[in-house]
Amino acid sequence: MALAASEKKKPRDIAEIIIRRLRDEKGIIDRTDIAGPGFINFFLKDEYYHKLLKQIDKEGKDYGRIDIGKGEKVQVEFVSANPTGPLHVGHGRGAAVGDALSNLLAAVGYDVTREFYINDAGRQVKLLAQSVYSRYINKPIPEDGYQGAYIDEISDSARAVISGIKKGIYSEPIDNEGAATASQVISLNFPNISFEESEPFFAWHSKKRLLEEIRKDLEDFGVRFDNWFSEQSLLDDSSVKKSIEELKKRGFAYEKDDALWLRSTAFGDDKDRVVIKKDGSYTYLATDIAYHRNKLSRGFKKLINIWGADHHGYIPRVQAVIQAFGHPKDTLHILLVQLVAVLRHGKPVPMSKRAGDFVTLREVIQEVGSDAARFFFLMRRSDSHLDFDLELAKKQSSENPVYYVQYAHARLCSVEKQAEERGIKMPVADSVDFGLLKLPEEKNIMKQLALYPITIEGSARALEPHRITFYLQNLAGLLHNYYFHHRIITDDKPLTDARLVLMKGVRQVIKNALGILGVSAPEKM
RNA sequence: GCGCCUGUAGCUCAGUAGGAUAGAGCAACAGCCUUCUAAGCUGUGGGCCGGGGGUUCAAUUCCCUCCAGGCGCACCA
Repeated sequence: MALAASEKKKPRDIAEIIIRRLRDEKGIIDRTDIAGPGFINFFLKDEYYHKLLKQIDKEGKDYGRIDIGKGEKVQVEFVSANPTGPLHVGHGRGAAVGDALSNLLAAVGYDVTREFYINDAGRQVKLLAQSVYSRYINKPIPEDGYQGAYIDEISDSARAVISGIKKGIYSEPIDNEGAATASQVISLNFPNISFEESEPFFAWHSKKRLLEEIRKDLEDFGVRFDNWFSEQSLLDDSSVKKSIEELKKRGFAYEKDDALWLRSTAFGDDKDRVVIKKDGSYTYLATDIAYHRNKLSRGFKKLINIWGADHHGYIPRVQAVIQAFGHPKDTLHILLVQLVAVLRHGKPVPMSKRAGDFVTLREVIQEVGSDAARFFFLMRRSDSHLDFDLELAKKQSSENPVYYVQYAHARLCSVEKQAEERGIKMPVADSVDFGLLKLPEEKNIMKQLALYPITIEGSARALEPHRITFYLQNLAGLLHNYYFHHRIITDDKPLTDARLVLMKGVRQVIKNALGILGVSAPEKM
């Protein structure tokens, strides 16, 4: 149809020519026909699907793995929360998306590094320290400080650490930075101490506590990072300074009005951006310049940043940074994750970090479980709005799609167990007569299994892991339907064998796909 | 004011390198458990794909415009 205009022929005639010239080298096409305005339908031979079942059986957990990445190094940076409070549901969504995407890219042959950028420099950490300090000396938290029970907890633990250090029984392992802080603590006269004097201690302690908590939350959510990258380290090792020097050399940084600017307009940004302020301090962009330069220097061919959608205005300047360092714009992909609206009993839960009133990732994991939470976060395109109803996600019922899929897997495990108990061994795929699988339902299932690698590939290319949740729901639907209407274990041995291998394939694919999402595939429910 | 995202069934959302009769889940209604797990299955109803224009043989998909919602527009992070 696309050729009709240029070829000046009717679409149906062109279709006929294509079919006539078609060479089926692998001999997998059964027949073709021309439909509607000029579509060509290909019907594949049953043998194609039979081979597929053998392939799935043989490849097992590797079925669906392909190699479009060719071992290329990719970095996925996600969550990257300020260590100024516990992770909330929005971070959870970013974590689920980032982790699933990393799994996905690894499955298609990329060498993936997961990284958490710790925003541990600047004003936010100072505010955190100030908030904890205020609680420590029993004064009200400054208006723009952080509120919430966790501030009290950190303040209490600070108290314990101080007295521990004073008594010389500091039990926690102290890192280099902490050792310095410990000697500082001894020299200070707690609790009658000014914030200025004690800021290094409170900043260190608060940051440490929160990072531990963040790390634990993520681990309980099944997310592990290969690298935790500290923003502060870029200042400490003068990377920021060097990066800015390099930009100057390259002609993309200049001085104006006593400030230093990035010439981001050279790459399509609305205006140039300040890197060093009039007062000599750095903007957030300065560390980001150094950070992205660092990423590039580590040899990543592709960088993926997962950001909250509220940061979208920041995209052009970071893209500009990439280009200013001489790399193509599409080296960096920025995925926006819409913030999550949390509902409880259908009513929105107000979220404000400052007021300390927000639903944490931990609460969500505890309430609905890691599997349900991850699946929910991955059910929609990451840049679409997500309503997360805690009561709904908690329900262990059909309203909860994750159970629908997991149940399909558990059911099949149960069938295999049942077969085993009846003394039927799982047949060898090569010795099975798949020609016995004649039911339309069986054909549909085989087609869906054949679609799995394509789904993975498309999902990876588009950086859209949510497609896998849809695939899974479809496959589980076909399975449940088939299971209800037909028996797998029958008196007919050859048929039973064929069906067992088919079911094993379904189970394998469900397991593989859930694995990419980071959701468990239970054998019993 | 400028920019980005979103608008598809009652609800929550898939579907776009333009293509056949637009899909799923939930909710609603009516049914199905002596049989491998009923966290399941079957059936029914439900849509001017936000409005209007344009390009095209063909538009949910591309362009323009308007409306509605969200988010950005710092020498904050």
